[in-house]
Amino acid sequence: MSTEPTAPTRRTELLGIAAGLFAEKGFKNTTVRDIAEASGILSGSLYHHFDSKESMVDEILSTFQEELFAAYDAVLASDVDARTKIDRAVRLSFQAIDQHPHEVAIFQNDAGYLGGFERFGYLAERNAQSREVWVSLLTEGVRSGALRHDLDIELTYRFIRDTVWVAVKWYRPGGRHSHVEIADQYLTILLDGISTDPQSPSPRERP
Amino acid sequence: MSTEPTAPTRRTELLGIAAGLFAEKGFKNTTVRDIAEASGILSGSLYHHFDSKESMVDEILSTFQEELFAAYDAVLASDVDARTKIDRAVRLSFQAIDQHPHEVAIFQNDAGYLGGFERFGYLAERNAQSREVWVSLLTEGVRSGALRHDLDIELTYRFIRDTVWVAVKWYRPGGRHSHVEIADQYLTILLDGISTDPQSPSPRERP
DNA sequence: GTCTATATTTGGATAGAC
DNA sequence: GTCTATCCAAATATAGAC
Repeated sequence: MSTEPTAPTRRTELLGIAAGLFAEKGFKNTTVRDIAEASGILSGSLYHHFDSKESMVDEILSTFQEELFAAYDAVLASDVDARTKIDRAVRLSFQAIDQHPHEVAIFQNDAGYLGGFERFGYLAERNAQSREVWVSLLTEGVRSGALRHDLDIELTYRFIRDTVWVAVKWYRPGGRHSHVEIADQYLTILLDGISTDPQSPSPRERP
Repeated sequence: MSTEPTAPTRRTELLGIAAGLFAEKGFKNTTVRDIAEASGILSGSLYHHFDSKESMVDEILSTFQEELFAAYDAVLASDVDARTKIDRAVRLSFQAIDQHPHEVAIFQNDAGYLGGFERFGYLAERNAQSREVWVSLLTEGVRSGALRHDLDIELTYRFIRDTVWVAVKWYRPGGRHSHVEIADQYLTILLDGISTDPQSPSPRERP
């Protein structure tokens, strides 16, 4: 009994190809014929593996999210201070973009539309779960004094969530910057800002 | 000869309805029948006003972008320091989200797909233009000493661009926060960060 | 597991009456 | 400016042979 990455089955191989197309062109703009052609087979053959186009995205997204949220849970449960947890959660996210760019892109672009169907109700649940993770991290950060006391937690959560994931729009694995470098830069901006000068009327605390 | 806002023609009224649907569900997920129904007419009647569904988004996007970039140009040309220009450009963007949420959403969600067609080549041009605006502002900011000298300009540009526009996903005109408040919060985070503590190994300059 | 052939549905678009 | 009626293309999905 081993947990090593097994050789990709035909099924997972096809899912990977579909994910690439969904990510690139969007779910609705990708036809089953596109997927079949990219896989070197005909559209009818796809239905030997999957019920429908919908069930393909479904499997792509749910598999990815399971993995992702397990990782967040591990960060939340870890025994380090709030700032370190935030650091890790951010790095984890950029790492996810690096390792699963297609899945992240599909979620970013199509979750809004797909979420409208019962079948994809779990997308909204996962969204709520993500909010809980970040709000609790930020709240802990403010309480412990690591973060500015005047932060609007809700607003800051949205900024972080969106600004991290939106990087999937331009980040390319193997490109000029590694995901670690990007996380470094992002954390620097997020924590310290881009300015040399502290704001004149800033209510910033320095002990 | 007046430039006052004229009463909406039937044409602009229909475009507004279409924009709302495109923004909410995506261009491809919105059918001509959807637009017609929301307008209280039948699908065939739409073709009295427009050539095609494509020409509808085209008009929505190009009209908006013309207005937006005129505003950016005004900021660029204004006679103030770099930091103030950046401040104004950011505020301008949040204001655009406030005043044209549908147009911004459509651009965010569908520009990637639409940009693949010749007809929408101007989307890529506008993107390049936007990059020039921000890169020149940031470069000026670093040179003048207002911004940290170790900034990766290209990366910072992408962060700002994406993080500003992505707000359209959750911002609701007339909601809990005004676009001005959101711009305030965002600029504080962008310029000064969310941390109380300056980073230990941060190469931050303070004269 | 893939192909051939085809059923079925959906959606963009048109023509002409009112 | 809208409706009725309809065409046509595209796309999802199915059935059975190989």
